Amino acid sequence: MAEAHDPIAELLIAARRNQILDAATNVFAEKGFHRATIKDIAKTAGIADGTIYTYFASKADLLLGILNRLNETEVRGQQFTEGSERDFRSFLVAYLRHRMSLLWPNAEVFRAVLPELLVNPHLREMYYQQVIAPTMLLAEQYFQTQMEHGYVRKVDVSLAARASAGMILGLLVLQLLGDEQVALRWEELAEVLVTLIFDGLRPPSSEASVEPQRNARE
Amino acid sequence: MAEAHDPIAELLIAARRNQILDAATNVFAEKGFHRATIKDIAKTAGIADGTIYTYFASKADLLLGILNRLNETEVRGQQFTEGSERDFRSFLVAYLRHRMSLLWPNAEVFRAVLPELLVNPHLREMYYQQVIAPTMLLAEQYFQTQMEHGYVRKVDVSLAARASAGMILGLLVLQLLGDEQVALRWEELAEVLVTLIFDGLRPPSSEASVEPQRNARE
Amino acid sequence: MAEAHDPIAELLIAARRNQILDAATNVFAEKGFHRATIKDIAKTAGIADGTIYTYFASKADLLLGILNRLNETEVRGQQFTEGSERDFRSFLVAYLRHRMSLLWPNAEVFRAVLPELLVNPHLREMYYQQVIAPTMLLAEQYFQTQMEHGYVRKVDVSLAARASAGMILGLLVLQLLGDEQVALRWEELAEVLVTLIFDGLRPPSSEASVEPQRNARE
Amino acid sequence: MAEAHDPIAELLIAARRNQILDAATNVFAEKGFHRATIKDIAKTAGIADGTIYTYFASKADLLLGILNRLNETEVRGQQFTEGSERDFRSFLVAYLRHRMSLLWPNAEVFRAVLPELLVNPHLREMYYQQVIAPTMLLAEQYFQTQMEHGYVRKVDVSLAARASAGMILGLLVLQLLGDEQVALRWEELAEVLVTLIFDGLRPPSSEASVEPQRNARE
DNA sequence: AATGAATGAGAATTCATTCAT
DNA sequence: TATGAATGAATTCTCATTCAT
Repeated sequence: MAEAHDPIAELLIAARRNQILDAATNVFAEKGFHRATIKDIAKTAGIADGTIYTYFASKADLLLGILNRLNETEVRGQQFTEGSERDFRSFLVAYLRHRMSLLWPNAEVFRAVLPELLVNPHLREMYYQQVIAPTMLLAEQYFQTQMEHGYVRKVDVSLAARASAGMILGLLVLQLLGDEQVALRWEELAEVLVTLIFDGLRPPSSEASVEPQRNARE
Repeated sequence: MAEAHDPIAELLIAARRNQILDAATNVFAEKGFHRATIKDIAKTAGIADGTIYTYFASKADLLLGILNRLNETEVRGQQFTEGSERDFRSFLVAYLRHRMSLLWPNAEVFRAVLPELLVNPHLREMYYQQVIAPTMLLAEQYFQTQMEHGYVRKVDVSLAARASAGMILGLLVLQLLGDEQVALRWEELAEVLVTLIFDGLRPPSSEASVEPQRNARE
Repeated sequence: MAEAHDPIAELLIAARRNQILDAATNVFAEKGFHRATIKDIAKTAGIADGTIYTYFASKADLLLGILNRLNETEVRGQQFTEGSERDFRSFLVAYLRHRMSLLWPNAEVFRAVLPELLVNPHLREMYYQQVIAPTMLLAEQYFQTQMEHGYVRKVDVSLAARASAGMILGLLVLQLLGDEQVALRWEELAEVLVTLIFDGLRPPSSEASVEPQRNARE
Repeated sequence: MAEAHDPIAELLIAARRNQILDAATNVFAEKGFHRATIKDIAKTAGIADGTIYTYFASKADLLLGILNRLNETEVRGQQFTEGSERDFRSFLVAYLRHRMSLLWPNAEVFRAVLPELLVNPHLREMYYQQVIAPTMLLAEQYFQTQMEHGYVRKVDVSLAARASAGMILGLLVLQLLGDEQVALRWEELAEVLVTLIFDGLRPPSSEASVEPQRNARE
């Protein structure tokens, strides 16, 4: 299956694999995993059907390949750098914007893999263990630290992490379902999200009795 | 295709349709739309393959049927009743819990339809127009009203609505991807969500004392 | 299968059979035997699918039914009445016109049955024995008689009968294949046919002068 | 669908197509288009079911393929060469015998295609335009020329052409319907046909003596 | 007798995968 | 390695026929 120890050959192999995965991603996103045919993918990649099987064991293996490439990107982007309380809000905005800038252009990749992820237990488990669980852990730990420092309100970190991540995920799905606001205005979205989950919707004054507060954006 | 004007026959037809849709939902959820076969569905429903075609024009039509049944449930649940400022928070909690109580038990229905929704433009458009767009509109109007009454902070209603709905949707998807926290602790989730989006993560004291509100983005 | 000895019931049964055969003829002619469905035929006849099976054993039996009705018409029309030499030509014209007037309006019945006749050995055998063979025999005998009286040239009666009958059959098929001349001008056709097969294409003067008549095989 | 510009590959493709069409012709002729299954045809051709679809888009496309191969044979055979009056009769005999020698061995091909031709408007139209109409035109022109030279009696060329061609077609159909005379004695048939349509059935003496020639229509 | 829903065998077609070249 | 024709299992859908009402 096209392994090599010659470094030049290895490079060629990696390039060919990527070429095929690019094609597969596009075709899966456009037609869905099942309606996409190996012929489609081969044609898109500009190679013969059979050649795909030199680099991947099966059609399902293409999906794994896409998922694995995604992982690398994902994981690399997961540094929650420390942010002091003072600019925590700004950090959040920047962080969300950064995450979304990584995610949104890859939306179509999600369209390609999500359907199968939802329905294929093996793939799902793999993705959960390799991507979702670590992400949640990181987010939980971060919230925990912030909470301990008194930078954020007390809250169930496990659920808060899921709620926050879920919001991003949900917005992505909303976009994939055809929502144009989410698709077009994602740069503004970060700010709104922070207003929601950091400032809260409660009007600044209302808490007044409890605590004085004023407003985000207008 | 099994239409009738005799009311008794109509009842039988409706019952048979539901029987088939139930089976289809289960099988789609378990195997995904494409891996599910008509034979599977028929067997699950306890009828012959051909009988399905007396009630539905095609396999894809089954998906539409499921979607349409879902609509009815959805739409019926969409009343945002007024809530005064004083108990707005409680209203939110109750509302979210209600929505989730409707959604969570139907999670598997979403697993059945979401993959095709993501990948089938026709279905997607239909679902967007019939379910998502009206939901967003309602949410926007509600936020708008609340904002005008000063019950909530000023915020872009369109994006806020999407963020809120997206959070629910994202949590549902997270659950479908195998997250057990979201699946098991959904009753607590409502409270956490409200803490996040109504109270905000910002600690009660911080806003007033620590820094005079500068507004985000310029 | 709807037999009865009560004469009134028998009449009803015959009527219902004819109603169904009419419908079947139309639908077979329009769609061909195989593309025609029992549902089509039932709908055309204005009855329920199942009812057809009260009167006919199977779909193929409908074809037999059509063929049998056709036989009756055919056979009844087969009287070759004597015609003296003097008006033999006129007789031929009248006879051909008569045959065609019976056949042409039933062209669509032929479209319904001919395809199956060509391809179904059982049906074909039955039709040959019951319709074609007797027709040929009659024609042969007639030619024979005419020949013996010296009213027509000496010719192989068997082949001449086939050639004559084949001409009619061929013209019918030509019409069914879409030829509009044959369809529209069939009343003139009889005259032309007689000019061809009775007078011959040879110009009137040529035969006498050019060559003494040798007879066609014996 | 198996196109190639490499001439060797092209040869292989043409051979495979012919192999499949041969099988299809046999199976269609034996069972009729609808009762013939792709499995039958594949088995007869000695290949796998799916392979047929590498060369033909559908079962109906096989019929088109058969028809097109037929066209080539047909068209090639259509030369009406000039024949002087003296040997016009001989020419006719030779020509008819030639036509029949082309047609009769292909009778089973007609059994394969005629049923669908009769019942499938699209196919029928195509066949009429590509085969029947040109044939009729040629025959008409030929008759016209002969008439102008005084070699044949005055007659409506359009209908005469149809009658002549119809005679051949009808005899072919008669053979397909099981007539053995037509099948076995086709070499004698040519002579009889010419006796009929050139000499005419009218006994040699009768025309001159009994009545002055009235001409058929003008 | 009439109905028409239910049945399930059967057919066309698709497409992942193999393998000879 | 690359190719793409060949394979045949698997799937959707159709429809003649049955039978309970």
